[in-house]
Amino acid sequence: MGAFGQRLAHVRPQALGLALLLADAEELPRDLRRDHRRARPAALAIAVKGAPTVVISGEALEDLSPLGPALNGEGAPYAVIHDAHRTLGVLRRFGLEVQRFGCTLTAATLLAEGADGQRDDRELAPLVQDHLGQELTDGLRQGLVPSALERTITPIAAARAELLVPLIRRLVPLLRERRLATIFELECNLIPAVLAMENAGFALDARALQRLVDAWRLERKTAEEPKRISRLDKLISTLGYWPRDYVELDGRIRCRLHPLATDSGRFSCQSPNLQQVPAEHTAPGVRGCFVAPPGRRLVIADYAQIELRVAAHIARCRTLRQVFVDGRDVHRATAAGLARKPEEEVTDRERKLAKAINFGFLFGMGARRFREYAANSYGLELDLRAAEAARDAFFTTFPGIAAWHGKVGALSQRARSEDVTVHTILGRRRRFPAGTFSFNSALNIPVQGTAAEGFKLAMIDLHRELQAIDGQGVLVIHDEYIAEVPEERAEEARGIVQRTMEAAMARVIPSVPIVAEAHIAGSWAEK
DNA sequence: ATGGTAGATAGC
DNA sequence: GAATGCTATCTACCAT
Repeated sequence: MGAFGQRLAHVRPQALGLALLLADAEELPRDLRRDHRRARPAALAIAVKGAPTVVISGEALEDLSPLGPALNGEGAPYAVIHDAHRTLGVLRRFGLEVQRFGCTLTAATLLAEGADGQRDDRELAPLVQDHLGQELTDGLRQGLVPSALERTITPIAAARAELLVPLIRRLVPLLRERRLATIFELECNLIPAVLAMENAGFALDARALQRLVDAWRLERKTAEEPKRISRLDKLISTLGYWPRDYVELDGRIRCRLHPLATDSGRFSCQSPNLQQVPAEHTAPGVRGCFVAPPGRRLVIADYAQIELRVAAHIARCRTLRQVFVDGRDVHRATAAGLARKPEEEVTDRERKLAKAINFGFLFGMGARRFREYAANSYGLELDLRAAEAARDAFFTTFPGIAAWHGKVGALSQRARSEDVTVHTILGRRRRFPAGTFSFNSALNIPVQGTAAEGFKLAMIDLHRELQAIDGQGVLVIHDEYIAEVPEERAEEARGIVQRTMEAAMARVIPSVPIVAEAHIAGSWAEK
């Protein structure tokens, strides 16, 4: 309990709420989750089966007494809501009774987001001054951009978070009972690392990005090839306004990271979505605009074939596991199985095909779909027979994977008439209500989710380890971690990042060796 | 004018 | 028996 209290001292209330929300995400309507994400800092939700649904917000931190009855299980589900109109609408749609709402943080949110002209509830502004004080209104007058404003709000509200400790105390036994305590604790521990990452932002050479955008606009005028035109349009429309709208006065770009918004446990990212910045092969130069400032370096790290390794563990596939235990090349191993020859004799083309096979068939892709996939992603033309042969070879090479597919496939019978739930290693759940089962999701979510959990454990450790050497994570992209570190300690940091990532994931995936690769760079584009 | 969705395309 | 999955954001389109 004391541990929770300490953590909460660092916690932005909306983030805490999301953690609570996640504790049983499967029980909460997806729309509501999305609404929280968009509206933050707005309402928070706690949903635990068998307990009342509680939605609270910053204001509730000042006055917890109304929560008593709800937490005691007396009375109706209780809600205190700030993002008045939209959140109320969502809650009512789901039949949640709303007994009270306030507007302190809503006002802050509205003003923060109003900077881009999206909001019109300006009459709430005076309340901000009453409740959040001079610091915030000064920030507004100085024309702070929205994300900076939000960071101004955060410490003020977080200072009151300790009041939530009694609430947590009641929640924990319920979480234990549902075997959600582990994942809950993980998400709570993660929050400071995520907040620090959001606050740090990524240094961006905005002028260089602007030059790229200008070049695309110029090319667009004379481009003829439809494919090229649509790509240019996409790039211009998504990246064109980043330099103006997202780069802050300190020359850094900041996104919102959401550890709790997805079914799988991966992060989502928005405003802007830095998790889909075009790679070099799509739009050369873009990642090169994401840089380390003078005196600093980037450490860029990612896990090697993490999904295959996690799948080997979950499926208990001995042959796939053995590939990694031996330190062999997994794509080469598949190619050898397909071509019926030793791994040393595999050609480049065979290995490329094997790579497509490994990623495609692992999560239940069919031969027909695989043809498209191989053609689009790898430039490999196959007829249906070849695709089927590839599929057979994959399952013959890794019989444990075939058995795992069989086991999951067997669930689909039962799933027609009853709920089916799949789990990650640490206990995150995805429930499929009767009739909604998806074979592919049931394969994918435990693997993707378990990988995400190992990565989140790593992020917690990385946050601490990097702090000690004046380093700071700046972005995560599913299996990739980017940190900014002092130039003179870059090599040391590289080792720390690599070892920390490997060790944390290994705690979740004990039966398969984990490999992370890390390098030092001046920009995101450097290999 | 605003709101919701489909499809395409970007990431992993 | 067959079945990749998880996202965000843009444009186009249709409905209110």
